[in-house]
Amino acid sequence: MQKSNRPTTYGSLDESLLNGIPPFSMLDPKQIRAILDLASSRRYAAGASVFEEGHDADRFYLLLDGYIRVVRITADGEQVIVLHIPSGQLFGIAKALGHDTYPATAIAATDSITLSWPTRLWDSFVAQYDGFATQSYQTVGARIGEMNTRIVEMATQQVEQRIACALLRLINQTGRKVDGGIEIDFPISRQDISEMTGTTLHTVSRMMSAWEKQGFVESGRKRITVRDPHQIVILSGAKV
Amino acid sequence: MQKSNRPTTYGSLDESLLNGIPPFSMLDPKQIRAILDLASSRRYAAGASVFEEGHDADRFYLLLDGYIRVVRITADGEQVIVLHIPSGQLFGIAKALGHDTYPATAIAATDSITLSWPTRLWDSFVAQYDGFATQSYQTVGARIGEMNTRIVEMATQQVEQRIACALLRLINQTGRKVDGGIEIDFPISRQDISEMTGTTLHTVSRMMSAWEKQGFVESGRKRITVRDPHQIVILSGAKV
DNA sequence: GAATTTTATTGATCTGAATCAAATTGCGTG
DNA sequence: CACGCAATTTGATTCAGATCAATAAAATTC
Repeated sequence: MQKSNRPTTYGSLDESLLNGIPPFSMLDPKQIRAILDLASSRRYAAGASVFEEGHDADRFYLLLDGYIRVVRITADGEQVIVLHIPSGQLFGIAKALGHDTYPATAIAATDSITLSWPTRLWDSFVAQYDGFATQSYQTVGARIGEMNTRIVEMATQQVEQRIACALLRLINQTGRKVDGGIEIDFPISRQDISEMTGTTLHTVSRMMSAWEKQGFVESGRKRITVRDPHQIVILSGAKV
Repeated sequence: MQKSNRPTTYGSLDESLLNGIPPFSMLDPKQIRAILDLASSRRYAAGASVFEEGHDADRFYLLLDGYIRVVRITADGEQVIVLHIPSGQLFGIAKALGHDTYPATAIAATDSITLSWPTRLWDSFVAQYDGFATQSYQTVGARIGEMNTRIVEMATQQVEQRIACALLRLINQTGRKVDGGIEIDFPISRQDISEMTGTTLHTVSRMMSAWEKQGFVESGRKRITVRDPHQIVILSGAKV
């Protein structure tokens, strides 16, 4: 979870890297070794893009450390943040879902480290390694659920509730306990929140200021700490 | 595509039913026979629900004829239409995505006919039948793409554009050529459109009236014909 | 440490679409 | 075929949140 400054690893990768990571959790050390020997490791600085929407989906990725933001850009240049991916998850698995190109752009939200494999290995992983497919598609299922929830929120909720929901999702997925609250574990601006909720940075700023006055959150430049998660749950309009 | 009044089929199902339907298109007649012998067929009247959100995902379905509306209902009773499923597609494949319960409700938009199988057969279909998994996940991929687009639209577009986009999606997926236009092939109300676009039936009605005045669409009770698709594309804000 | 850039705050104004409120039209049914 | 219900239309009013407009504060660069 914490930021790492491990340099790019060349040659042999340590087997413990994949310990307990879902798609690989049921494999024995020899299988893990074989998989690692086929992987490339790479480090991305915050803000760098791992792959871009529309490009050939030639590799699939596992995020070892850091956070990835999945974004789409509209014809008139507006950005929408579709998902945040925490470490330990696969991403860029377009080919597994019948796409030839990546359907969105992946950007490192913090300095991040990935493993990646050529797409053509996907089928052989699925065939050779028990549980790999099941566990991968489980991740896909969870993301579908999340997207679904986003759609429902955007269709039915007010901006205030949507921002509260986005905060809750962030602290659930990427939150880090600090004294007196839960902090979002990567730099996130008002602009980012607005791109997650389909609103403007101005509105997000006003909202956050109001919440800060009431002591629900505390925030600074690209940093947000939720002091009173329960209040945010209430604001999010959770069913009574 | 057209409405059928075939009665519920008991006993042996005709093998031609699965002809050319993607997840089964690569199978030989003997395999099709085996699959059909495990299937149950059932007819649903328009408005009937095939399965409900939250219920045990004990079966998965293939829509043989008709249209299915996939909806989610919020805590305060508001409905959101997530997808429309045309005939020939699998749905309710929650288990394949790691869910134990259906994440949404499926309602027959017209009188519809389904085949279904117990969920436990999913894995054996995947294992036994070549191409079944690939083609099924391709459908999943297409739906993810669609949901993604919905999110981007809701986040960035005005109501007018969203309604135009929804119309275009409907006529692409479920449109039927009639003289002087393309008609949406199942009964769809202003309310339905509003539930697809996150707006109100009033706003949809005003929009449709305006478009009708300009000759872009023609509509009646639960029926919409697009007379000038190109104009709707322009209204949808498609990139220049 | 001065200059520049990026991010955040906050006020004023405007407007798209929701809400409120009827009236109207079409359909199924007893 | 008249009744009642469901779907639609249309007008008037309201308001949440976008847009416009500055300023302020923190980070980065030179």
